[in-house]
Amino acid sequence: MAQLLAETADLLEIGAGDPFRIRSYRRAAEAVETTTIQLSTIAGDPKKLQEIPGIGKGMAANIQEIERAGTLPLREELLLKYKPTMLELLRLPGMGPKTVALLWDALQIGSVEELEAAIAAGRLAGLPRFGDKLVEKLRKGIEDYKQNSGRFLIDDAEIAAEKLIAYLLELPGFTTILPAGSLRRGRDTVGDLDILATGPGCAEDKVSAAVEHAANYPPAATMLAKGQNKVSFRLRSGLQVDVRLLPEGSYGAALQYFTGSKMHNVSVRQRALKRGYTLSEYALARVDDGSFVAGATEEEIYAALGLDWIPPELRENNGEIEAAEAHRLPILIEEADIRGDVHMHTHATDGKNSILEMAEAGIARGYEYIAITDHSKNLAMTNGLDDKRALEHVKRIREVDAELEGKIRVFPGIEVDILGDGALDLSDEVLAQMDVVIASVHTLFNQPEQQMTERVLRAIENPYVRILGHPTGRLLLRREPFQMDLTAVLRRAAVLGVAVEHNAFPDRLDLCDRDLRLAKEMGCRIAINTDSHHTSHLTKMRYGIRQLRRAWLSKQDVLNTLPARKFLAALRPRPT
DNA sequence: GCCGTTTTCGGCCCGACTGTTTTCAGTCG
Repeated sequence: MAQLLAETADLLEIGAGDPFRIRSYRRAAEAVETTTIQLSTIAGDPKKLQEIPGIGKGMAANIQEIERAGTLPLREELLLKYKPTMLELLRLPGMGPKTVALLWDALQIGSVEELEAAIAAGRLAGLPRFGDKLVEKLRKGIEDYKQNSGRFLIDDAEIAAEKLIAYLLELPGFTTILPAGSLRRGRDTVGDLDILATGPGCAEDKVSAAVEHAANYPPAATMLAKGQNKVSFRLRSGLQVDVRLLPEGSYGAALQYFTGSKMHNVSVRQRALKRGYTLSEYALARVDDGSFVAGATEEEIYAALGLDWIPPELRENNGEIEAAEAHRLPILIEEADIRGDVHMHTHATDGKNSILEMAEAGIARGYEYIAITDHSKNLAMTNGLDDKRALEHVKRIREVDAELEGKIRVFPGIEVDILGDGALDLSDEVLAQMDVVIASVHTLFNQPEQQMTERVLRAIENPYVRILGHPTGRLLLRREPFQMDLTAVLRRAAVLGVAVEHNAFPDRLDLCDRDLRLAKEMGCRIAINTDSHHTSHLTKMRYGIRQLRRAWLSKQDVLNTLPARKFLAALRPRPT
């Protein structure tokens, strides 16, 4: 529902519709996405629908129509005028609704493929605003887009996996059901979903009932294959799902095989051969007589090969096999190690909840502390705080902190913007009142490399800056490659004692295990934060933790595993 | 298209930056 509303907003924007009407559709999409109310249960009641902020008379009717017909008349109407593939064009960096409309009007370009061809043929020359730089930017954007299209963000895949597993478990007879593949390895994106199930109900004489059950999964949109012990289908989102039902004796071998990665498996199999074994998805067996050695669990397979069990996140053939042999695998950080989340927003700026609500969400997660770090004034769109409002906000945060004494600590903080000359947009006097000052690179993303590096380096020289915000990775979609001399910045941050933030939002993860390893090498202290704009966003921490695990990080490498008092003491000391 | 109210319609988050211009449109957060 949210997607249909958001797409309608995009199409209206390409058609240069009323910007306020467009915003209404965006707001409604957001409201539908974040509401905790099960919309299908109140879809028949327009009054109830209109109680949701952002949903009025018109949107209530739209929601009812989507619920009834699965689509939206306005969207259908717009799609007669514009092609659905134009929505993909909007995902390219530097591409907005005006440019999409221009390409369509002038050259009938309505898809990424058509744009690619037009660039190759030099057909864009002469179009207003299309100089060499913009064309090159789009060319690179297309290259990037093609690498990631057809893949799904890990959180979407995980939610789909959890729902499917809950459904499968309704049939008795399963003992273990796990996702394998890149989801289990904690990659940023997954191509398809591999679900592996076992238990007495998967034994040879009983498996057909389990196959039927899996094939009857209601959200399955297209059935692709139904075999003896495997069911494949595609969900409405386009995500392909393979469910494999395995006898208990070979479950570990299958899990190992389907978890991958390919390179890891090649190495493990070579190692098996050297020892006179052969490893397949069914079992580890002797080469000479084919007799069974191991297969029920991954642990027994790795052990038979002289290896400690290797966490899936490390299975990339990056030295994990050698480390497992030497019993030197790191003890990876876990979600339970995190004691605080020190980057979040409230409705003072662009967050959706109050200070108290965010704090209560922190308590519910068992945190010992959080920091409220709303935006500063430069981010005008979010109603960012100026000096005066920032001080008032600090006062309110301290009041909530006092109110919740004994339950959680609430630190006052700010996510402060770096201006064009490397200065910060709030005064030092105000920053001095904050426990957590995050200087964020988020508005510098589109700048030339050297300029961006200089600005960030200058910004962290400000003695009140304690955390550098968002320097690792980059947004997965609609984002140019990261343009900053990260090595230079991390080296300076380490010297200054400025902690480096890793952002735990799933759509912001890409290549950041590489960046995180670099940060560790440089001696940086790392904090992992969700940048939550809603109480529900606090759960996103799990995806960031996976990222840290992929970078081989332990609890000791991460700052916010410390208890509250030690955490503050571990931050860069403030000038007295 | 939503909201709040003045109950009938006006207001709705805005500033920096880039690449193209030669004064600004478009994108971004």
